[in-house]
Amino acid sequence: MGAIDRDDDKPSMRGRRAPVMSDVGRLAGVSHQTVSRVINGSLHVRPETRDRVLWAMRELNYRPNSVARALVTGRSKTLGVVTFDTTLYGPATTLYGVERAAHEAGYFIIATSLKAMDRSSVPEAIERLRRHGVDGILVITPQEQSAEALLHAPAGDTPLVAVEAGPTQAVPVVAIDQFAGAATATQHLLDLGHETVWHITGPPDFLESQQRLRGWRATLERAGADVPSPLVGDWSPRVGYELGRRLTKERSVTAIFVANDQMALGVLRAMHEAGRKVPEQLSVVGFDDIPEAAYFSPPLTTVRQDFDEMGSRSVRLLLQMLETGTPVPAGPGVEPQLIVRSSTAVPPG
Amino acid sequence: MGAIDRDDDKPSMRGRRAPVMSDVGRLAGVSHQTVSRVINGSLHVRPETRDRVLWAMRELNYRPNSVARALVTGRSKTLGVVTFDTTLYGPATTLYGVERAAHEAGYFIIATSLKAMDRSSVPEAIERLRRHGVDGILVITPQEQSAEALLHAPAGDTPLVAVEAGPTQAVPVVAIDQFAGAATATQHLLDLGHETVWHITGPPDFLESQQRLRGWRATLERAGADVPSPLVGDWSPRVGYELGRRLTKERSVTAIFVANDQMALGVLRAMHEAGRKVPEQLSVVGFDDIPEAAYFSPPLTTVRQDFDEMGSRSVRLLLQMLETGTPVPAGPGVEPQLIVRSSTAVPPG
DNA sequence: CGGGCCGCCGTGAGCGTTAACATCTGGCGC
DNA sequence: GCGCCAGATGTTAACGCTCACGGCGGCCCG
Repeated sequence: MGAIDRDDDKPSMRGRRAPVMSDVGRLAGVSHQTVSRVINGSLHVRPETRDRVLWAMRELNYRPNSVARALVTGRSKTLGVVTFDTTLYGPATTLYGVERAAHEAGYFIIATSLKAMDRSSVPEAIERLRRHGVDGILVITPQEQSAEALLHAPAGDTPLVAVEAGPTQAVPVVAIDQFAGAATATQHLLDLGHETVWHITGPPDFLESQQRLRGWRATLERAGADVPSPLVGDWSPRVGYELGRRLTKERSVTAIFVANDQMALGVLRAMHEAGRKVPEQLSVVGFDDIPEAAYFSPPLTTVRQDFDEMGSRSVRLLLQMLETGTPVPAGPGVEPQLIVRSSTAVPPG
Repeated sequence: MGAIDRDDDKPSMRGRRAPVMSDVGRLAGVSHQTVSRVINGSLHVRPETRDRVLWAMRELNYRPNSVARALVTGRSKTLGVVTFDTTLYGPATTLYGVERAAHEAGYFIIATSLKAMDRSSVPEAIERLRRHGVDGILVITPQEQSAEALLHAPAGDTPLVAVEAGPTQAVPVVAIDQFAGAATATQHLLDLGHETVWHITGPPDFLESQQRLRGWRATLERAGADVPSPLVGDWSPRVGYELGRRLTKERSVTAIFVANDQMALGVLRAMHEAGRKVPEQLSVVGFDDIPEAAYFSPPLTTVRQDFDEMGSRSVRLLLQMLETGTPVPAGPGVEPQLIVRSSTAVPPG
């Protein structure tokens, strides 16, 4: 205890080298194999032997070496995740959900984020992960080109599932039904009595942007409403603000469906500055339901995505593929949910 | 090529089993050790031999097994990170910075997030990580008890650095100077002419909360200003809103320093509802500078934290400890920066 | 009372790599 | 022309674990 060196309260571990199974076995008076058995919970070991082994493990402060185990079993109990920018709300929350689900199942998560979103970086990341010995790979690929890149990825024998989007026919994909979300949002505005709904999109190369755009357009067309030309954004509040200012000049716009909450915030700001009252003169609905959305001025009507559910679903799917050894068909998309707050109302006049 | 089985365009790899070093060696007409040498860039191998080996590797689609390598070398090129909620802006951004820095240095990141913040979960996570064979551990511990838990953690021989806060004397800590940030924010308000400034804190058990509180209080005292009793929050916009409503009734308050931007958003909302104009009647400053802050109504004056810098600094420190094998003293804290926008102004009257 | 089975445990091999050493060339100096 | 050094390669032994055995008791059953 009162020694200078910090860790070793057990005098028995002065000999620097970390104890291994045979050390434990020797102390317990059994073979290394029996130690392995108690660690892996084999039933064929006498309780009193087990106790002696357990005692020896504590005594020596033994830690199983999972690298050695991984070498012989061929599985590392590690899942690789490749993501884009984990600073964004969506990816961050998804990653969190993935981590929790994996942890639940006794797996670790190796996260790699891509700096560039070019064609080669996704296969590159996958390759790196495979080399490192992960048991399966999750790819969170909102972008079109990176989703396509999955097709040219070194598939090999490592199971892989795409998380937010991807080429459905080639790899299993679990995703949120963006089309439905956009349709719901648009329909909500239409139901309130708006003649039509304008749209600010996300970056064109994001699959989510494309699907939300389609959902919006389809809903308008079905209702026989005009389809104004969409303004293309980039997820950032800055551009939302700029595009919002642009729309400020169009006196005819009474409703805007914005592809995410952050841009919606920018729009709100622009309207506020221009003296256009939301929702009295103009309705706005966002997408994502970030935690801040309820406290915008006014509180934002938006479409909530259950990233958590998506994360855990994709882990479950991957684990299933791991166990069965075969590609498993992905289930249906996760349904988004419209959250009505105070940024939408009946049109003026 | 036109075969049914998906991956093997090379006929030479029909025999299912993944190729190993000796397979490559055999094909190249050398020993497995020579293959190892070209992989590890040894200089003592003839260029033409190297080329033959490289060719054989490509031919067989050979992938080095880093698990086996880790077993023999004792290093896995993997760093463990334990974090709290990676959904929050700060931790998420820090994690991102850590990941980038690690990647840069050729390391992988295993992320584990804690569900509960009790005393045992941090040591538990550290233990899990060690067992898994990580080379070093980064602990992002904003909470007091988890920072304390570091002291009782199974230190062992795995290098460890605490990231946002922690017991400085026991483990190296790299952190942002919260005290200075709070002081700057408070002083800014004082300089504008406010008699005093109120404070909404973060959760009391967060070290950041405590340090920001101290920075605020010290600045007020140095200036000889009254020190109103602080309102305790929890980082969420919801509680910021509630606390903001409370302050609405105190007609004397002209300036509030809020411990983070999300709560500041809630405060802004409360003020807006109560008809109190920001910044004309009341100034607000936040902390963090989240991307949305510039688009609040009004755009928020806040204190920017360079999470990225902190992340990469801590990785550098950890790597240094790894190489030298000794604890390295941490450098000075990262300086936060005041970003003045439109939520602060001279007091009314 | 003997044979077989089962519960408990030990032995040996092998996972794919690197490290340490042994071996074999060829070129150079005397 | 011999020996020697150094550069290029091969051989062997770990690393710490699990897997597939095989052995050895004791119990039950015929």
